Amino acid sequence: MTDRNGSAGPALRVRFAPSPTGMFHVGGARSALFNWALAEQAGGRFVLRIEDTDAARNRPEWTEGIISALAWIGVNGDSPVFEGPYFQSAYEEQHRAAVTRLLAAGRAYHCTCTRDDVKARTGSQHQGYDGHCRERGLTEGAVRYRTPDQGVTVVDDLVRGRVEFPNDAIEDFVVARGDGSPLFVLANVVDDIEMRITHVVRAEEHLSNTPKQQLLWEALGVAPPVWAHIPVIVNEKRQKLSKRRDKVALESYRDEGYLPEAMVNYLMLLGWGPGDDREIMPWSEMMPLFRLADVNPSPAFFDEKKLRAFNGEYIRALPAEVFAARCEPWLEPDWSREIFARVAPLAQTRIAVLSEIRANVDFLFLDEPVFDQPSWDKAMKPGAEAILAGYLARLETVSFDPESLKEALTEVGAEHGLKLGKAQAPVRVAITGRTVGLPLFESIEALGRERAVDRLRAALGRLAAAPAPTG
RNA sequence: GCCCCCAUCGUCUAGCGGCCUAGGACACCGCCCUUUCAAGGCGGCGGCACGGGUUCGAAUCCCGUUGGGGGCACCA
Repeated sequence: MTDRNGSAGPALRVRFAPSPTGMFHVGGARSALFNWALAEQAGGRFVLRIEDTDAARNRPEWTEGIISALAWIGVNGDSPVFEGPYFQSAYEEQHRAAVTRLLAAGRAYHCTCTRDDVKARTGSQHQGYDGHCRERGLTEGAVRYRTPDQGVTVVDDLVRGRVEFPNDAIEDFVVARGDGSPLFVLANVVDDIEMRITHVVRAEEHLSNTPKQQLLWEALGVAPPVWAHIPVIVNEKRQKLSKRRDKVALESYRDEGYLPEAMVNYLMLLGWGPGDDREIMPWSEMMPLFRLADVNPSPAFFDEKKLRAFNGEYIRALPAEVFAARCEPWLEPDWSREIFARVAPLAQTRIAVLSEIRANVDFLFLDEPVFDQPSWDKAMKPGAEAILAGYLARLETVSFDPESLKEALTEVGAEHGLKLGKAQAPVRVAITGRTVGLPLFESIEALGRERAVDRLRAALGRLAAAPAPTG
């Protein structure tokens, strides 16, 4: 019996096989998550294999980046489900042995043709290899796998169903270079066999390679794994997310203050849904619900707006103390944590990513607020001076609590025919430097009487130096 | 050029032949609440790409068209 994931039970082994050639990609993160869900729910294993065989493009720090990014989204060695990391470069001996076996069995042959040779014979660079060296009995050169000339290779894919590839369209592909070093298509298969992988769940871009790999599995005498090709993630122009033009690094989202739980939740929803009308759902509930057969085969757009909305939801759901603690990386060491803790709950409903915390609270800790010029111009209209002066006078004696502070401003506003909504604008800018922000009176309270008074004076001074344009 | 995949609101999706006058979420637009901004509440806008079949009945099945996308290295 197999279930809807094509699993035969507890022996399920999936793998995630990134190559360390750059920042860790959100698409990779989603693939990892899908695999992780499968492994966890089946009590199987998630094998991390670093495909580091392209020495020219690999850098050790990228490997570290992959491991820490995976850990950030909860995929790490703390779980018994996790296995590895293994490094593909450590398996070269097995790869070479496989090439030798293929050669010995007559499933592969040596070839000395160059690209140009093939092109010259076929007249096209898109024709593929023409089989020129098939029967030449060469003993050196690159090694090509002898693909069937007729019939079709059928890939059974859990997401896409039955996919047929005409064999005459599958060229005799190279499995090892002229110097004997194995190529990805071969190494990948040998490693999967070696690591007893039962399910290969990866991005759709690998679908075209799959018939070749399946042929290799069979030639090596092993039944192919269950295949599942999940859709690629695309940008607003519906192209595959690219490291060059799109914001794809998981690290950059982490550094902006996206919560891993929100990222995980959002990523899982790209190409899959729990089936009911719920979207915000913790991993613990989502994981057991995940089914490969339910994965939507069409590409999904990575919508940062929606991610932000999710992140906001997760931020708001945090207990106040936890929220304050999570903001820590975005605060300066010398900012008073006591004062911050008082205003943090006010900021919690106002930010969607943690990095935004700074602009909400910095005025409390700086000698003078960072004045946003447009805000200043907008708030310091004629009449602002009178409000500022009037409120300044009261600030020196008023009882220093939000309610009293509010009453005082309401009265000052009334004296000048302004409602509180209008009257608070110049005061807010004088105090915080901005036109929008945390509730004003709580902010003033947290600032303290002395500093609040200083700020109103300073603002009045600025106004005197550069009066608001009349009219 | 060749091979392959895909196609429900702008976006992510629910739907797997009748429960659909197509549901939810994000975005957007109103209203309420309100010291700004958020948050919250209420409401609105908006979609089965097109054409043929199959069927008593199709968003759901089949074929075609169109439109997107992915892959075609002695890279991974």
